[in-house]
Amino acid sequence: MHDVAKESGVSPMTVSRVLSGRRTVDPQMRRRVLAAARRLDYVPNALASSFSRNRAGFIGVATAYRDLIGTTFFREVMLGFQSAVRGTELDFALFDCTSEAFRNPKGLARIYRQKKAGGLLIMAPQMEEKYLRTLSSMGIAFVVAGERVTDPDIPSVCCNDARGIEIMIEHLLKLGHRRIGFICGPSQLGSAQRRESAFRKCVESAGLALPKHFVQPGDYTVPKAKASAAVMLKNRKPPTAIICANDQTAKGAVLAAREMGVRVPEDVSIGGFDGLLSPEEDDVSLTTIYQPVQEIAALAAKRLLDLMAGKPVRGHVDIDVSLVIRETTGPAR
Amino acid sequence: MHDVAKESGVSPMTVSRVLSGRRTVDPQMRRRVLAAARRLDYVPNALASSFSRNRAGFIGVATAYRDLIGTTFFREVMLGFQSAVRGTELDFALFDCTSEAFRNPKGLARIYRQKKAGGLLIMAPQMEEKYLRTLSSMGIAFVVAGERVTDPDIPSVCCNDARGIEIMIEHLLKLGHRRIGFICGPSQLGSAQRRESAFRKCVESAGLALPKHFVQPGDYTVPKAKASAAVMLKNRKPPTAIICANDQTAKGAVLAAREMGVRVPEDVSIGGFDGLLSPEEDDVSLTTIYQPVQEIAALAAKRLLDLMAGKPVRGHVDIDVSLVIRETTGPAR
DNA sequence: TTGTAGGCGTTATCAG
DNA sequence: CTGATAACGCCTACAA
Repeated sequence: MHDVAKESGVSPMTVSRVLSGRRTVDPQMRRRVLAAARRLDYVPNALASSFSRNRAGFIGVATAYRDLIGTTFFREVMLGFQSAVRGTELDFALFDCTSEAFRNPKGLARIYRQKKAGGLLIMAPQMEEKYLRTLSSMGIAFVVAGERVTDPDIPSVCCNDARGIEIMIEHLLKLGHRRIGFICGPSQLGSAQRRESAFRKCVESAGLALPKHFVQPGDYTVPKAKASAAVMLKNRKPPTAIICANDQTAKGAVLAAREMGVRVPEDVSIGGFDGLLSPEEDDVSLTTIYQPVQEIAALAAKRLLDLMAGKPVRGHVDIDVSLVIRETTGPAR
Repeated sequence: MHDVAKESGVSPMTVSRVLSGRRTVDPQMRRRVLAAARRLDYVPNALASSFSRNRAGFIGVATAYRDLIGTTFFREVMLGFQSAVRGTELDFALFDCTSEAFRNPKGLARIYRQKKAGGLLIMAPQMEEKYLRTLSSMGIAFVVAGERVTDPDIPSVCCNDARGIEIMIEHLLKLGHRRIGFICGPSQLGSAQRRESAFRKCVESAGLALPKHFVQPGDYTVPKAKASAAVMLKNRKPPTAIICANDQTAKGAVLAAREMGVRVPEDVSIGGFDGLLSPEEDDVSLTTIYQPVQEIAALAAKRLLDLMAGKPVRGHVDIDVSLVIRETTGPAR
């Protein structure tokens, strides 16, 4: 930097100001400095900058590594983060949060306190609020993405799960279905809980019957869903429609129906949730509730950026979902 | 740190040595320092440390973002990296390399020169060697994962694609197949090139006929593979077996066959490559060549760690693949 | 708008 | 094995 200063005949401070671009500098000087920097092939030392400003140039993405990476959901989230962070000088660091970190607030806190990250984007489908409150009380800048946190002090962004289920049920009611079943997600996940309770509520307010076998367990995976769907369909009073807690589950239900010779949607309608499966890739063209994951992630990242910039950011934001009608739902028999 | 030093009655330097753990310290002092650090709830400042050592505590993962993220392959790679880096003080930073960075060596070089990363793990299926050589000549510490680089100065790790194809062909020959077709991958990818040329070589040395329609284009996706498989199977002289450049392609081929009423494996055997699709999730139980992606990634990361530690690391390393026999291959008709 | 002075927290170096 | 000293390169704060 000093060299650039000498080369362009100004003080190092001016060079700093030009290159960090966060202060007004005389345009002519700016040009001179930029030219000199280019001539000398000068690259600012991000380490020194971070050190001096006492803030890392990273946004830490904290997530349960194993489970999420490699899912389309994760991909969309990352692309959303990316779009929000683009143009910033910030980068992502994906932290290994498999084990410790998500059990003990200190794990994540350390990442922050060590200044390895200037802020945290947390994707923690099953993280306890108490944990988050601890984190919050430590003065850590973070936003939760893909989960709904009720504590108004903790900013979070996710889709409106309840509304999604509502829309799906409306769709099925319009098609004449009165016997609607549900395959749940893993009960420890917030999204699964919200979807199931929304289902129960809607069914009740629509005045539909809900025999016990109409609600089956699931874990957001195909194999488990196949088993659960089979149970429902083999019953002598099967539902005419099954809403599934996510698309993997719906895929499993469709495969189970196919294997049993039950036609979809003629004999049974099947609705999914997420909208991230590609019909082209997956041999299953699901009617589903689409949640704009990229949008959710981008907003979460944007809110984090605001937070890091000192702006006040509070509370939960719901993002709207929408119904995508494809080939697995049709009129009730 | 000074506080910890005072608290434990030693010099800051000793504290530094204890906490960074890279120098021998009297065990008694070590205990004293550790105790004091805990009492004061001291967390070392990673920023200052990086600055002082002039080296970032990050390994940069540089990859064509959009295409890879969210694939099982990517997941396995990250898990592999993780296992190698575990126990180190290092973290990953996943860099946005969609656009610029992979066209111009300066893009990646900047990441390194800015000290945002102490080393780079590059997943670049279609990166030109010239580019890599430039990077190398800039003195950047990097290892290429999942691609084979011929330049001996550039360390890389990937699976032995040619051997995989060879094994698959041996398997099919044993089953009595003499009419074997191939669906290619995207021609710009090294892996696709290697797999195709290995196929051609093996077919030739086995003395098999290879009519033109036995080799069809593909792009590692299901839809394209479906089309290509259909072309082959509709021909009046179809192959009795089709080797596919990857599992997605094989999945497409299986789906195409199913749709045409061609039985797999009774009428046609189909072999994949990668071994990352789960038969449980995917409704297709492929015979395939398994490449241990985690192992590949872990070795790449380990080599990078060595490189960063100043050890000499050179050349390409091939990792063995293996045949996984499932349900899509059988005796030739 | 520009320049000067000083300090950020750690570690390399070298002497003891 | 331990301690003193200096330096890393940038930025904040203040002065001009």
